[in-house]
Amino acid sequence: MSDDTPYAPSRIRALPSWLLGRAAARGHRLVADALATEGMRMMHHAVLSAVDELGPVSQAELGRTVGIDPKDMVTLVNDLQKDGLVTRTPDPKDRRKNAVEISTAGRQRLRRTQQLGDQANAELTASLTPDERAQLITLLGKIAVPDR
Amino acid sequence: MSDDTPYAPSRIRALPSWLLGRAAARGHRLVADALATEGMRMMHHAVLSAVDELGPVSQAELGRTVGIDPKDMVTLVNDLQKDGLVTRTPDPKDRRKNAVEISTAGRQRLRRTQQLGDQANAELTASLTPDERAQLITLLGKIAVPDR
DNA sequence: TGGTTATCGTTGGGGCACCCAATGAAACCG
DNA sequence: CGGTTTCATTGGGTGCCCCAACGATAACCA
Repeated sequence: MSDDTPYAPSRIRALPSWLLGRAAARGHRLVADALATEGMRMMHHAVLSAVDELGPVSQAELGRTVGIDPKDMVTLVNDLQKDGLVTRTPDPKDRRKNAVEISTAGRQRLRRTQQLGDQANAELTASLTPDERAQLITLLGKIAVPDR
Repeated sequence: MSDDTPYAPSRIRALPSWLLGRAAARGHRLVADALATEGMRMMHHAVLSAVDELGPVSQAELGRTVGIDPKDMVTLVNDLQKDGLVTRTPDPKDRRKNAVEISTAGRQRLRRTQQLGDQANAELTASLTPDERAQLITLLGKIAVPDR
């Protein structure tokens, strides 16, 4: 069911960059569709998850950790705050910063979105054995790091 | 070298979908920058390469093969035609179709962009052994095929 | 044969991830 | 203290991906 396709008369398809783009697009589609049932997008979930793990944290640090532009972080936190999933309070220690913290509702939402994300990723890697999945994660980890 | 990084206190980073997005973004950046020196983008190169391999071909079939929306294909072929890299002639057999064919200039351009693409992919996978690179390509091939 | 159905190129519109520059306020540091 | 840096925010921009519609043409089929 996977080897009879008139697949591709194209040199392009052997390039990691091309395959990565395709695989990423499919992964994004799966995860986005899953998270949409909770009214969230990938970035929302990523930020919410980071806030949960980091505790009260500034937007700038969030951006650095998750790899999101400060500009987009503003919008993201706005959305999360509007839905009551995180709180944004001025940091008394440093009045430039916002202390972003997850709320109870945020924790509940996070539990569901994590499950949805895991399911979507399971579907994404459904054609892989557990070993292969682990290999893929390791390999991707090596090339995904732009560094800094 | 991989376990001391203040890496990420984030569950997200272990998800294939997230890693794929990150790796794809880096790959896209590398390839796009390389192709930009020839005034082309990834899609241009992909289409040009497909035209070269498929011979005279309709835009619809090109779109199906490379996985590009017909709408975007119009723009892409417009660009390539404007630069004299492909010819677009009405198909006498089927007057709905355009027969897209690569030109001599297109072949020359393609040779350069292929080299640039290969270099960028080499840089992308620089931290991988040849074996690992082959593994990655195999694994990606398994999950990249979404649908059609 | 004639009517329906499907395909092709094209136009129009939209969403999302990613990225850069600039600004005022505040903190840091020598 | 004065210069530099950081922070949140605003503004703008690009590239890839997807959907809907339409006139022209071809294929299908009853």
